Amino acid sequence: MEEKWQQLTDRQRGIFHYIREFADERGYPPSIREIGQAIGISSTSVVNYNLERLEQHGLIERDRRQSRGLRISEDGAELFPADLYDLIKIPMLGVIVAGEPIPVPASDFSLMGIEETVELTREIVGDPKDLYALRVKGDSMIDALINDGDIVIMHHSQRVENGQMAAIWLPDREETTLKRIYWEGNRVRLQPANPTMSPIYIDNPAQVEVQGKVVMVIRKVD
Amino acid sequence: MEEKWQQLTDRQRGIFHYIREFADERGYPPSIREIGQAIGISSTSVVNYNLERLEQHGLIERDRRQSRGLRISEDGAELFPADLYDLIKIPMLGVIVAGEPIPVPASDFSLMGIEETVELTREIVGDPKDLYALRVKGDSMIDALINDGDIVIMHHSQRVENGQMAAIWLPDREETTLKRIYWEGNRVRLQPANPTMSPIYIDNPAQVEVQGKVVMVIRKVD
DNA sequence: TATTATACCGAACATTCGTTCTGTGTCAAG
DNA sequence: CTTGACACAGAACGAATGTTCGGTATAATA
Repeated sequence: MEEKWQQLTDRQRGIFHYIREFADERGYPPSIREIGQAIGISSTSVVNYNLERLEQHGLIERDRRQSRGLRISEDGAELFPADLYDLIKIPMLGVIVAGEPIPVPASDFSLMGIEETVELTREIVGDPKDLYALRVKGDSMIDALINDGDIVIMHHSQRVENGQMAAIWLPDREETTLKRIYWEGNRVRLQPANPTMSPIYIDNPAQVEVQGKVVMVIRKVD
Repeated sequence: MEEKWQQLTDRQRGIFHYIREFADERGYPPSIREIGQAIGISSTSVVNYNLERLEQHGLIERDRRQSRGLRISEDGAELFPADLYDLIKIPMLGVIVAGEPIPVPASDFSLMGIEETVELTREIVGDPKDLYALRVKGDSMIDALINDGDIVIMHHSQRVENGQMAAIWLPDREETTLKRIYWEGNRVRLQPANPTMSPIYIDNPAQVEVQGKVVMVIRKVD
């Protein structure tokens, strides 16, 4: 999808963005002349020409001979989903098991090639940047109040502030845990979310690998 | 909001629905003549007249002198949110505490007068009918893997199938719990979600009041 | 060099579209 | 009975809109 975007001229990109913003604000698409005036094109035929290009690339769809017979296609909408809707697609990158390291998200994070996603609203997710989802497998994280089958929304960040819940890989134990982490001088305290359980103390901070921050836990019952 | 809907004529309701469906399908609003043809009105002025009524009631907004200068207003969109978007508004009806009964959802369930809502996608919520949300207060439900501050999505249903997780009010203990419920002959087994914990047995089924079915648990961390 | 594809301009044209105006019929209030 | 508000019909008008056509400039290609 992104290759298509690269092939466009600046004008075509501008027109595409203008259509999106116009339709978002006003509830209906712009006319050819409105596009021309906004982009700075005097001739309606040139706008029409570029709209045909956008249509050929599959970014928009047109109903000819209908005024404002224009819409952003599904492909076009997915190019910048956060702008248009309040819906965030979070890629489901795999499962999280106690005995295995957490799959590291790809750096470019382009949603390409990922079949499964979790859609949440921006309202409850907040900033959607660098988020990914993992499905919990096994009962080993009950001390974090997380059960088999739960979905954990993670934020891919190396630094975790004191007291935040993080996914932690302990190399010497070969174990992944979800715990609140506290840096206490030269030792690390890993506090279970369950207040009735006791913390773990790691004396060598090098033995703690933070894999990401836990942002949300979702459990579907039945 | 609903009163306004009652005040409309059948034609105006039909026009409103037609605009919604047309815009949803085609990506742009219908023209006056298209509306007329669909509803069965020969005169454009009559369509225009009814559009003015819809505008006066705040269900649509218009940009005069612009072709297809029409949009469903926010009020209008909220009248049938499930049709248009994949977004479900779930009313937050209150808090759930161990020592108090669960607030009973209003029977008409019209979202009116409820300030706070949780918005989720239909994808993860499924059928949005009779759903409501409660905020968990206190640590008393840790045995259900539910923590202070979690949000529980409930389904308002009297009957709960065997093995489903439900919110249960125990009159003799004056206590609310979230447990999987099993009807075993003439006694009831309440099984904590935490598999390491033991079930509770209630010998008198009349001592069990099912308040609703737990559909989902959401935990926002930090 | 000639050719082709791409991107663009300006103007003319036909259609679509919203508006306006003159009426008609109904029904409840005065 | 008259009046006025409401819902509607048909026709005409002008503005908004999409389409088409002839023409220009540039760059890559044969």
